[in-house]
Amino acid sequence: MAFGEIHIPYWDESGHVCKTCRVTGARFWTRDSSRTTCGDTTEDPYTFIGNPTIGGFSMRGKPLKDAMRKAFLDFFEKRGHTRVEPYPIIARWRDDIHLTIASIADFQPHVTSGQVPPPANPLVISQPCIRLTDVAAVGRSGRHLSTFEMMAHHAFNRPKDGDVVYWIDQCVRYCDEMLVDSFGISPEDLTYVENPWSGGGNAGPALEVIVGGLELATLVFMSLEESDEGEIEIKGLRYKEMDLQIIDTGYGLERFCWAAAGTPTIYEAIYPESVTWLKQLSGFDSMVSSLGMGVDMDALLSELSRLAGILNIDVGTDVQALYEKLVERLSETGIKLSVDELKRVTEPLSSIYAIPDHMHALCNMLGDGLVPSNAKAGYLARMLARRACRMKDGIGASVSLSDLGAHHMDTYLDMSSFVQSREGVLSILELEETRYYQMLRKGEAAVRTALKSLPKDAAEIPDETLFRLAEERGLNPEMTVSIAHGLGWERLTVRVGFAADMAARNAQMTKAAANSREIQSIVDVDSMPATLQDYYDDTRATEFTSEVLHCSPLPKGTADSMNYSSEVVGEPTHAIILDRTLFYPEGGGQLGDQGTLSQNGSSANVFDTRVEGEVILHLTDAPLARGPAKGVIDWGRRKQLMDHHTAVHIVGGSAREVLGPHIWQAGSNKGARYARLDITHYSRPTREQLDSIEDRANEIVELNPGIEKLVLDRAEADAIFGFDIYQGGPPKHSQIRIIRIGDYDIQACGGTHHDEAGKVGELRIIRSSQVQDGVERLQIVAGETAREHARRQERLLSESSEILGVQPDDLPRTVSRFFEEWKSQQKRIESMEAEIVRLRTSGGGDAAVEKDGVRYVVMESEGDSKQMMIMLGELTRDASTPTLAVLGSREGGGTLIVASTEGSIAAERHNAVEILNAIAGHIGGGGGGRPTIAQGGGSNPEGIPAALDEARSLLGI
RNA sequence: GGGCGCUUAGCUCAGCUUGGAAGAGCACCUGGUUUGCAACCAGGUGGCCGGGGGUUCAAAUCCCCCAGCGUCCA
Repeated sequence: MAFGEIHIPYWDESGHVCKTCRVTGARFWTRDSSRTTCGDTTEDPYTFIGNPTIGGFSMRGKPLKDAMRKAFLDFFEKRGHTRVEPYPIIARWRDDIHLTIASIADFQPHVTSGQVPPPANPLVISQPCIRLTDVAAVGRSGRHLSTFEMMAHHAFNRPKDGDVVYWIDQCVRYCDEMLVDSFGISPEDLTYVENPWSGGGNAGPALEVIVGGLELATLVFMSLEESDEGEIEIKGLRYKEMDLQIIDTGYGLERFCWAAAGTPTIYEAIYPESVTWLKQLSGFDSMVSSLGMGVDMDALLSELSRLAGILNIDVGTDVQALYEKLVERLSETGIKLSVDELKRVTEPLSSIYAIPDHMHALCNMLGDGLVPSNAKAGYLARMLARRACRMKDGIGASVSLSDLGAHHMDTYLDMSSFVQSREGVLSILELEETRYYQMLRKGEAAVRTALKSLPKDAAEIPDETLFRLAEERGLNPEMTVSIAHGLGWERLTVRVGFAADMAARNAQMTKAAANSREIQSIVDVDSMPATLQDYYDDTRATEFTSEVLHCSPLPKGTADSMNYSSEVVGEPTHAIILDRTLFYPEGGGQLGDQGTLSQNGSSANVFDTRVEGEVILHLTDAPLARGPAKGVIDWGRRKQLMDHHTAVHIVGGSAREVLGPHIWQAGSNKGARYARLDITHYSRPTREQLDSIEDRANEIVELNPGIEKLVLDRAEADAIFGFDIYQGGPPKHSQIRIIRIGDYDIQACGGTHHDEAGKVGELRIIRSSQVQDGVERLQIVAGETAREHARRQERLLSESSEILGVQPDDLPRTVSRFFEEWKSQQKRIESMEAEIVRLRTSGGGDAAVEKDGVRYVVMESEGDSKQMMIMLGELTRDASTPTLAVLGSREGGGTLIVASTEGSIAAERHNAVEILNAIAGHIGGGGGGRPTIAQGGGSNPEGIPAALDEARSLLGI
């Protein structure tokens, strides 16, 4: 049997026959012996539109989704599956994806790798997902969504351990039973299409479940994993059997709803209120009736949806081609209209459909505490917000983005699962809309500049210009053209096929940029045992004895790749591995410990401590032999690191209290001198807010709550504390260490912490800066460094005020007065210099010589080239006295300037560059310029007189 | 994570290709003209041309590094 081919007893029992699709060639199973296509081909139109295949659901929108979800979950719960609450839509437990894209994503990679047991087995879940890969097709295809709920039943089997819940046959039985008995789908309408699946390092056979031309579900039987020694080859990669065999199913909740509603598009089934509302706001119906097309709207939409579903055209990239094809196919079914007419109906409609979809995704993301940004996950939110803004403006709906958000949350969302408040979401939406209009305004200037050289009656914009505006300014071709229209280039259009070219170009660039980075290890640690981490047992211990297991010199030149922090004082030469240690290795933003290791009278300084895998490397300035060794950590430094680390947790907790639940740690760094905490926030915090955070943090320190350190299994930690504990990033181990500071802050953390918050002492936020849009960096000092910081500030103040001879309180006023005076005096000096120049050059001074109608001025002057240029201006700007001037100054190694009055006989007779080049040798330099003005300099100021003499003889004066 | 672009007067932006006295509009100040909803005329104030290095006689302009902002793609 080839990979992906499945034999299932149930097929025979239930009267299914195996067939081969005459269109796609795929194997499929059906109860309808007369069937010749698999159901998912260009010859299988939707049959459920206007004629629901799922009965008994008369409601629409949120009630429909709720009822459908309940029916699904109940079915599987009754059959031994444990109901699991959905995971957040922001996949913070993973570092390879930003958003939860499937129900199985909840369990990757820790559960699917076998490292951590699943929260229940088998389980059923309805997981909200966001996928932005086909975002351009949303609203156009009738079925694409950027956000949807994936209903799923999962089972995790370990056949080698005799632990099997259920596998392929039972999975199909459940699916078939549910669809036929529970949802009343007529058995003959169902097809199961074989479509083996591979991706993300795993593979397995799979079945697509098709009803009425629509894929309702996919059943994946994940059983293989990528391995070089694997015996099975798929698409050039080798796979082997996994220890874990996973039932990974996905049932599209919204598609079930669509099949139950039988509406022309999926959007009318799940967002009916929004579609109606937006049609009203945009005056859609009156626009359509004014077209007088005499076409039944519902029939047209149903037909469009059906066609878009089966036409094999990528709606995201080539809309024009899709339109042409649609018009052609519509005319075959008796609906006659032009491409233009079709566009005028479907363009606004696609926005009306896409807006609620985008708002759904956006509100869910913001609700989960995401802050929009110009990078990473935050950018995805921004992109959706901008698409929504563009579309609502496009259809002329006079509502704000936050109005849309409010309507959406009130109509479709259950706010109880939100981390962010309703008000929080709305104010972020307001901010994003403001930013969008700002981008548009800046875009206008960009378009004007980019098109400057283009004649106003041009019909096309060069491709390169359009590409650049799209990539650099975020202006898609349509926006560019519409801005250009407003600026006077009225005949411009986007060339047909441009969108496809741009997509191709993007694809190529992505491909070209696909280069992975390599992580090189310092020491081969595979053969080494895990180092015992004694620093967790007693956070106050400073001395220990241990065995040196390994010592190797660091190759020269590793310093660059090691990225030592500025607190590493020397360059380590050796890496030493012990059996146990008190040295904390750099991790979780806390820098590595320093100290000494000693052995039989010889000792080595530990400059830095790192961890690779489970082996801790002590980076030292001297080698040690194998055998017993004694270690002492630098306690002053370690205490400071602990002060800072605990302080960072406390500040994080207090920031969340003061600023809101969207505060998330975007990164942190704890050194001995200060600590940094990067937090996500949608606007710059004010000094008052920072003060409140600081005050609250100090309050917590004073309350002196105990600091609990728990070690839990991953699944247990998730269940008890949720995902907010992963502030420091996705967990890497099956065991989670939890640091709990009262109820003020709870998070997973591998760092060393005090046992009581009060040990931190004083805590201060000394600076805040924006490191990225939506990310604010707080600089924190605590304990001894807080006191040092205060002392240093006082010293600066007293030293500065002593210099000025004023009291520290008067410093700002005095400094600003001095600065103002300095500036105005600077100005006066400049204008006085200019005045001197004017006086010296009036009439050309003594150096002026008249010859053949040209005034020649050759003279030495003072000042730098700027002053000499002013002088020249005085001499040569007056067109009524044609002048050739040669000026030389001894400043700055010697400066020479030659200039003539532009457009005069002086300029015709002489070339300033030639004269300059002829005389510049005297000062040992060169220069250049234009025929009417040239300047040069050199390194021999004493040559100025000679240079000027040479100029005189050259000019014959 | 990768690509590209931007950073110049209080604000919005030119200038950079091809190095040679830092510009425009708005705002502001002074005077005039008018006193009327974005008024007009004349004059003026206001710039470490993001930061740091380099090339050059000379850098807003060319090269390298850093930072921030923006945008596109994952």
